[in-house]
Amino acid sequence: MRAERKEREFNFRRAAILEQAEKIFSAKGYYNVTMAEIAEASGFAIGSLYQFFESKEDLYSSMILEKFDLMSAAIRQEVNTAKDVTGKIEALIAAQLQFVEKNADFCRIFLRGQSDALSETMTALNQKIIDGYFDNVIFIENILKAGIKSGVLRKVPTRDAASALFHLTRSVTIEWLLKPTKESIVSKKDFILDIFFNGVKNYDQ
Amino acid sequence: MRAERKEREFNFRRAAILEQAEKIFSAKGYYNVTMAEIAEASGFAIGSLYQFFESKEDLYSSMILEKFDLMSAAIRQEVNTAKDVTGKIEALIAAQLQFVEKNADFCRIFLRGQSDALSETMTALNQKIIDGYFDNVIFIENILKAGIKSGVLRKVPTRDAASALFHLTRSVTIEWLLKPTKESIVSKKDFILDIFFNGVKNYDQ
DNA sequence: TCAAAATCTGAACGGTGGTTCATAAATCGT
DNA sequence: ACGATTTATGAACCACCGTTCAGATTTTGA
Repeated sequence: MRAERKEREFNFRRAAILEQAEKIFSAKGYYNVTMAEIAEASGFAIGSLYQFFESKEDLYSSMILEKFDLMSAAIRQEVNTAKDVTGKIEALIAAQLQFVEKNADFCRIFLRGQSDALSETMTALNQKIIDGYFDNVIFIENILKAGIKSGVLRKVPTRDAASALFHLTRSVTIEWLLKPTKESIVSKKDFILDIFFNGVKNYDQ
Repeated sequence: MRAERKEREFNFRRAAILEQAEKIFSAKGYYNVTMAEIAEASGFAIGSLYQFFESKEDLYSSMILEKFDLMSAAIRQEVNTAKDVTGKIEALIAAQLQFVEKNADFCRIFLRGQSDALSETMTALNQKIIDGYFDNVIFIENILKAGIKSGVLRKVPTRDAASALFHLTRSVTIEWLLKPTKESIVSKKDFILDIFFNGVKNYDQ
């Protein structure tokens, strides 16, 4: 067997483990999941998991970081294809919501991970999650800066506003994850845009 | 010794334990804290903790739920003293930010708890946290409904907008907890109000 | 086809930490 | 002041789980 095929096989099995692990971690949280569970769900013996991952923590970290990279890449690509600022913001929100819809389990884990990073000891994973969070906020901030420069947006504090937009989308996500409805979360895009651009005050009186 | 004084003493010690526990849970997260640590920090022996709480989980739940009630009460009282809708919203945000400033440790724990409730098995605590979350959003929603009725606010979906306002404040809180600055978080009130009422679009062009 | 190499297996190990309980100290009523 | 009752103590218990590793199984290359 050629080394190449062997590696493909290895990655295939590794991915299968991560896929099952994602479901289980999503449902029960890191500390309530045992290696035995992951092993059973993915059809391996406990010992075999250690062929693919150094430890439980490594398995968990790998799962999060690899998918986080996919998420970031997917979102940034969508944003970069849009031309103007408004289009970029629309693309950003749409891409985020689409990712949530397709990766609800991961998003549950990831939202938890971000909160964990607030209080837990700074592990390498927590540090990366925090870094990723700041990266995303800065990415949004740069879009807003361009919008202010071009006059589409008024002069608001960009850092705070970027964080606000980030969490506005997050609020819709959390509501949806708490009670998943049949209707697509993507349909909330217009609401987010409306609130973010226009606010709630009535100027028509 | 009269039973009354005995009870006062009991509650005093119990509160001292909770106070220490809050600090420790805030810094390390539920699963990384041992009963031995809490015992040492609060000056009791391990066994004594079980005089006051049935279990580690009970200690943790009590700490969260009791302070959550304090928080809700403090905020609602502030809001209720305000007269008009704008005043109520201002009071709401101000009260929330003030509470965060004075209870940073608790807020770290509580934010985590909300995220935990997203994925972890539905314990009684998680259920109450979710219920509390919905209560708060509905409380805000009712303010917004009154605002729309009176014409101060335009017709936006109240449930979504309430959630948005809730998370907007939350976003400021998270940013502040991640890198606590010397300046008071309360100073962010105006930013929140500005974004929520007016949005970011530039109409002056 | 066969032996060497790679991979898989799961019982056993060891550390951890929540909880218990026999004993000690403190407090109480008289 | 003193026995009774309540409260505090922390070593020991025990269940749990991440990890290991010696042996079984499968795969590999010839």
